[in-house]
Amino acid sequence: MSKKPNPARGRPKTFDRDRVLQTALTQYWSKGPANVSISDICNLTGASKPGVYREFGSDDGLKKAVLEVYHDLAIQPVIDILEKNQPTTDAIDALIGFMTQDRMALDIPQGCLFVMMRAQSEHLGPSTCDKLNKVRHDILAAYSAWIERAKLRGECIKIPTDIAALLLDMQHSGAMRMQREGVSRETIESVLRFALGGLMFRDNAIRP
Amino acid sequence: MSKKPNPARGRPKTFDRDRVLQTALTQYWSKGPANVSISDICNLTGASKPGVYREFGSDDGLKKAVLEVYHDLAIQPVIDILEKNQPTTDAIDALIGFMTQDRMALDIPQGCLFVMMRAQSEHLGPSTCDKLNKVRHDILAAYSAWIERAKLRGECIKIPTDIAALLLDMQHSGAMRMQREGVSRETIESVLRFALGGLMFRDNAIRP
DNA sequence: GTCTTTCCGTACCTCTAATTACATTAATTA
DNA sequence: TAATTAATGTAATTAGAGGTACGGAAAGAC
Repeated sequence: MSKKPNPARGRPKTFDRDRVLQTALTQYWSKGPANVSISDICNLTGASKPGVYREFGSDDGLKKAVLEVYHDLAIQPVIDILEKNQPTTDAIDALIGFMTQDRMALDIPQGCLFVMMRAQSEHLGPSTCDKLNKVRHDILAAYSAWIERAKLRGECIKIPTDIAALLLDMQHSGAMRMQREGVSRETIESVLRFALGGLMFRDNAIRP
Repeated sequence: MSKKPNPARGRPKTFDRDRVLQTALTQYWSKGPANVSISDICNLTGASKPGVYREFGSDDGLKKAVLEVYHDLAIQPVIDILEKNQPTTDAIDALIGFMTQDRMALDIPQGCLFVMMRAQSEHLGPSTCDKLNKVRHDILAAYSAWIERAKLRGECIKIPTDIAALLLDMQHSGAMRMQREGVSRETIESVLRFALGGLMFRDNAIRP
C-alpha cells in the first residue's frame, strides 16, 4: 500500500487527470452530462481516448469522478453553511446568497450539475447513480440536522424534519432549474425568500 | 382548405397515428424522452420508420406532437383547477390531489413528461422546445391569474404575482421529480401541504 | 547497448440512432 | 383492363457514440 510519488521506472506519465476532470466538469455542467461525449473531452484536452479509459475505466467512471469533484466544489459549501452554527435567518441568507451568486460574473456555468444528473439519472451508469444517491443522502442529512437545531432554538415552524429536508431540497433544485432556464438572479432570490422564509415563524407576513 | 375525410383515392391509409402517439407518450413518460428511439416506438406499434417520418417529419416533430397530447392530458387539468372559481384552500386541495394521485393504481407513469422535457431541453429539437416554452408560459399565466383572484379575495399573502407563479411552478416540478425518485405519495403530499400552505394566511402555524 | 517496465496514442471495432431511396401495393377512375 | 393516385415497408445510408487491439515510445536497470 501507499502511493508511488516517483516510481521512477518506465515511461513517465503525461496524462493530465486534473485537466480532463476540470474540462469534463465544465462541459457537463454547462451543456448537460448527456450532451458531452468522451471524444469531445478528448478534443478539448488533447488527451487520447484510451488514456481516458485507462484512467477512469468508462464513461460511467468519468462521470462519477466528475461528480466527486463537483461535490467538493458546489455541494460541500452548502453543507458547510448548514453545519455552521448560526441563527436560522443568517443561514437562510447564506444559502440564498450561495444559490444566487452571479454565475456569469464568476464565470461559472448556470444551474447545478447534481440537479441535472438527477434529472437524467436514467442514462447514467450505475456507479454515477450510486454516487448520486450518496450525495443526495448526505444533503438530506445535512438539511435534517440543520432543521433539528433550528427547532431546538425555537426558530422553526412545526414541521416533520424529513418533510422539511425534502422541502429544502426541492427549493434548491427548483432554484437551480430556474437559473438554467434564464430566470433573473433577483427573481430567483425573491422566490427563495418566500419559499424558505415560510419555514421560520414569520414576522414578515404582513396582512395588507 | 378542409380535411379529406374520405379522399377515396389511392391506397388507403393504414398508419395508426393515435397508436403511435399513445405509445410514444407512454414510453417517453415512463422512460424519459431521451431514452426512447423511433425504432423502439416502431417495434412497439408495428409501424414502419418511414411511416413515422411521413407522419411527423422528424424525431422533433414526434416529440412535439406527443407534448401536445400530454398537454391535453395532464397540463390542462391543472389549468382547469386554477380557472375554476373556488376558495383558495379548495383549489390547493385539488392541486395537491391531482399531483399526488396514486399513479401506480391508475396505471399512469410516475412524474411529469413536461417537467422531464424541461430538464432535458438541451437535446430536444427546436419545435419541441418552442412548444415547451409555450406550455410553460400558459401555466405561469394560469398561476398568475389564480393568484390575482386569490389576492382580490384577500386569501393570499402579500407576494408579487410573478414570484408566486414561479414558486408554484417550482413546487409542481419538485413534486413531480420526487415522484419519479420514488418518494411516497404521503410524503409528497405533506411537503406540498407546507409548500403551498405558505401562500395563504396561516392559521395552521401553531407555535409549540 | 539491450532489457524491462510503464505509459502512450493511432486506427480500428461495434452498436445504435436518425433519416431516406426506392420499389411495391392497393385503392379509384377511365 | 390499364392508368392514376396515394399510400406502404425493406433495406440501405450516415453519423456519432462507447470502447479496445496493438504496436510503439520513454524511462530506469543491467
